[in-house]
Amino acid sequence: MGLRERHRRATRLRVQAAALELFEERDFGAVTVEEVAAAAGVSPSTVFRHFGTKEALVLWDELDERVERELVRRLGRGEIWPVLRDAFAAAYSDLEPEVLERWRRRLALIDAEPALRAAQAGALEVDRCEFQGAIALAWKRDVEELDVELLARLALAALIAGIEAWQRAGAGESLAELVVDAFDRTRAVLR
Amino acid sequence: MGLRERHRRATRLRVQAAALELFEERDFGAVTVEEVAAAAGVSPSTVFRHFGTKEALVLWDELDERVERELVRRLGRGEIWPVLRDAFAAAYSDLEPEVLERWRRRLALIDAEPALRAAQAGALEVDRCEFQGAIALAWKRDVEELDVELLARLALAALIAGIEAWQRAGAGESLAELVVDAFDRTRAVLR
DNA sequence: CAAAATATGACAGTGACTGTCATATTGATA
DNA sequence: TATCAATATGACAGTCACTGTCATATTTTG
Repeated sequence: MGLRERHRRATRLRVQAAALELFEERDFGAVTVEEVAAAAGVSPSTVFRHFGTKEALVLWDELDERVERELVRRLGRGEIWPVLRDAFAAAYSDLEPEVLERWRRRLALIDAEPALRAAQAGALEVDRCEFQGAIALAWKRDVEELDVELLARLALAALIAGIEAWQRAGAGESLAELVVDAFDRTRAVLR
Repeated sequence: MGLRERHRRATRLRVQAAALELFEERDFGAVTVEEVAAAAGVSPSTVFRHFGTKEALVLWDELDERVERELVRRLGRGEIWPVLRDAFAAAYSDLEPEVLERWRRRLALIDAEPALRAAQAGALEVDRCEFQGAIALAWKRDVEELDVELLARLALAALIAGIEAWQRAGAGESLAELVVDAFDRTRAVLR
């Protein structure tokens, strides 16, 4: 990783850290991007160049590559639902405490702010399209689009529900385990 | 229905009609709310008073009460998944051709515009909370929050997938039937 | 008919976001 | 090392979605 990319990453983390603190201090809506920029020691332009939207300051996390890596490695190997379950679980395993702590703070902010919940759902919907494409490619059987779409939506629903359960649970619980649990309960709840 | 409410409804429909035409003509992002207001013969203030956001001009439909009515009537009677399935199916049955046609136009716009997809997902996430609350109240068994959340998310996922299947299908297909189909396939796809 | 409630328009303001340009820093190449 | 291309940044102006307020007109109510 070159100096440039390292510097870029550092800036992003610094801006997000400043944003999270301000949003926790006051309300999300009561803080302007300009204030975030000032607190982080950068210009508003830079904030938008890195995050695109104000909401992304909370929603962004750098685990996306991890998830994608686990998915492409496992897709096509075995029964689809357990494969998806284990791919997500693996991606969310062995995270550094610092990362988990930031997750908790971000989730707390999202829970408290309807605008952030909506934005999160919107971002997830965008992700779903690629995800769905990946499933369609990997799933051997000749399946209809409806089935692929359902599977993608169900998996993401289980994932989010698992993450929320982890957020509700105490500090000792394992994120990966609760995600696995949510996937298993998804089957159970439909009996 | 008093004169006032009738007039209000007429205004809403007129504004939405103007908006849909403009958004189809040009791009969603290339049309300003001011233009929509002018085309509908009202002030921008009135547009926002009726729709709240620009996206709601496309997303809004007046079937919400129908869905809610069917849900409260049926919740608690019988096995939960079929009850949800049939409630949605009933709410989307026997719609006037004019309403269905507007649905198709709205769905086409939503499919074409990522911003609208995101907004739709966001609005659905807001609805999900009430929906989840209703399920929690009606579901007799002593269940964990995770199960209730999963059920709400799965049902809405099935619903949306069914609606999208209807959008993909030709003109002859029944919306209610495709929604039922999506609910049934949801069980099947998890094996 | 009087009064309370509400729908509307006009207007000013905020703030998220975009686009462009000049500048500085980094990375690759001669 | 000198140089050039790529990129990160800041400054700035501009657009537009959205909010809040106030005056006015219309509807409902008693």
